[in-house]
Amino acid sequence: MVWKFTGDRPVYQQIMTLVRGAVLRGEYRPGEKIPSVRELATAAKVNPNTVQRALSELEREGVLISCGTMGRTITQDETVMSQMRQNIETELAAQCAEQFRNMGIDLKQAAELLLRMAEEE
Amino acid sequence: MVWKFTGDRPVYQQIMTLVRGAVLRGEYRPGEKIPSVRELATAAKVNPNTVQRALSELEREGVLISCGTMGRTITQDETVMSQMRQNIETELAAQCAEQFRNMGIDLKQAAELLLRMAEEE
Amino acid sequence: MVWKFTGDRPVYQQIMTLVRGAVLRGEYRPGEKIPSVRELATAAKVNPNTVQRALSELEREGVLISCGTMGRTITQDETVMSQMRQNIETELAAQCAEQFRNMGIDLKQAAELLLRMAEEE
Amino acid sequence: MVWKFTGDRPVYQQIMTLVRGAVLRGEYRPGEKIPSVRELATAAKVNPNTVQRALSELEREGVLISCGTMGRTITQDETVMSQMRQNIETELAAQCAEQFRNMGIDLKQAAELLLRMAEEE
DNA sequence: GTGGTCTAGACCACT
DNA sequence: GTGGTCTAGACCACG
Repeated sequence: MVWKFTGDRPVYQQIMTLVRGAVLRGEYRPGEKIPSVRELATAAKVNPNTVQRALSELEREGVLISCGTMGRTITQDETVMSQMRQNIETELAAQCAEQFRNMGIDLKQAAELLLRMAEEE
Repeated sequence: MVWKFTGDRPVYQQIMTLVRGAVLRGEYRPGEKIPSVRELATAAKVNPNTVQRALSELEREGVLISCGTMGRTITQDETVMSQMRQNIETELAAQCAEQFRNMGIDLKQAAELLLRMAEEE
Repeated sequence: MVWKFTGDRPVYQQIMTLVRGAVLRGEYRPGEKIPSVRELATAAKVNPNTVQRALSELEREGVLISCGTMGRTITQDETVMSQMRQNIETELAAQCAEQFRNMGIDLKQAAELLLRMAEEE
Repeated sequence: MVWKFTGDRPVYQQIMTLVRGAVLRGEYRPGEKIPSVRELATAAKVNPNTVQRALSELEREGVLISCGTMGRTITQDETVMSQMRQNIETELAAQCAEQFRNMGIDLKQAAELLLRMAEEE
């Protein structure tokens, strides 16, 4: 996991994105325990409160499950997971689409570019 | 044109991107005069020197042509234009691809998402 | 019996309330012996002196009868019992009434809510 | 508005309850602006961050509407308001019911006590 | 050791 | 002046 932040969005939101990514990539698996607030804060060189807020929000979303004093685990609820995956897909796609449009690039052409990159791998 | 900057990259580079976008979108047309450094600086609420640097770099790339004391115009050189277009395409595609991969999303699926968005328009 | 205390009132008063509740619910019956100060203190994870004070006060009220070295029993005096019952009823009702009023809820409506809950049981 | 807190629940939750109460009592009216975070914090002798959290949560519930840098107002959405009113009614009723039951008092009798208090007013 | 809450004080963007 | 975010450091309850 790469901990690097930009100044254009709240850090706690960027942490949320990073964690969601780790889950979707399968780096953190459903039912698995994630590192403690303090560990993450140390790794990210960020105040524990900031991590705390990020994880609380993810809990509210149902992505993380609080085990009280036993830490937090990734949800095993398939509904929540696919919901999140879908949200992120559309959100990301919309972001990219806007960037392409801003550069006057047709979305069909953009899609082809991505396909070509997919084949090159 | 929307002038808004984030703190994670030098402002002059962000201005370059904005101008390139305006050219590619056809907002600025080949051979056309672009606003003066001062006008742009005022509009962007930025120090004129910053705009100056951005435009100089674009000149070096051949995108802008200096007309001495008569301001700057967009190049009419097709080679330069298509070069820039291609650079931006691949750069943007690479960026998006990385984001999708970070979220564990297959590039082929990402391409489909963009296609779907293209059709919805 | 659930032993849990809040920080907003003296613990000995909270113990008194708990004991009174146990009597009124019929958990402790008139004439019956109640557990020793030490037993209660252990169960409640509280200093024996605190329990001692609570029980002394209840003795003063006539709810508990000291049997000297033989422990304490619940009073069999019907007058005392009904007196206590009535005190608690009005006190509790007043407390609830204030809360409802604080939330802008009419007492008649509140009474109906309680009735509905009574029927649901 | 009386600002007094007990140690048995988070202060920010108690603030939420107080604000909700003020709304339901009609002390704050729909569409009306509420005092700023800093004003409330001063009045309640509490850290601004604590008030901030309470108001943010109420915003999330839809009770408060953020007007950006123009402060916050009470929602005018009837649905949200009646929803909140109902939640509080049932919650409060449940709390009272438990207390009465703990004291071995029948809920029907409790309802009568409240009715009597209603008539006395 | 865990999460959760609170305080104190700072900085930012917006208008 | 407003809300929003972040840091630093402290305390608590729970096992």
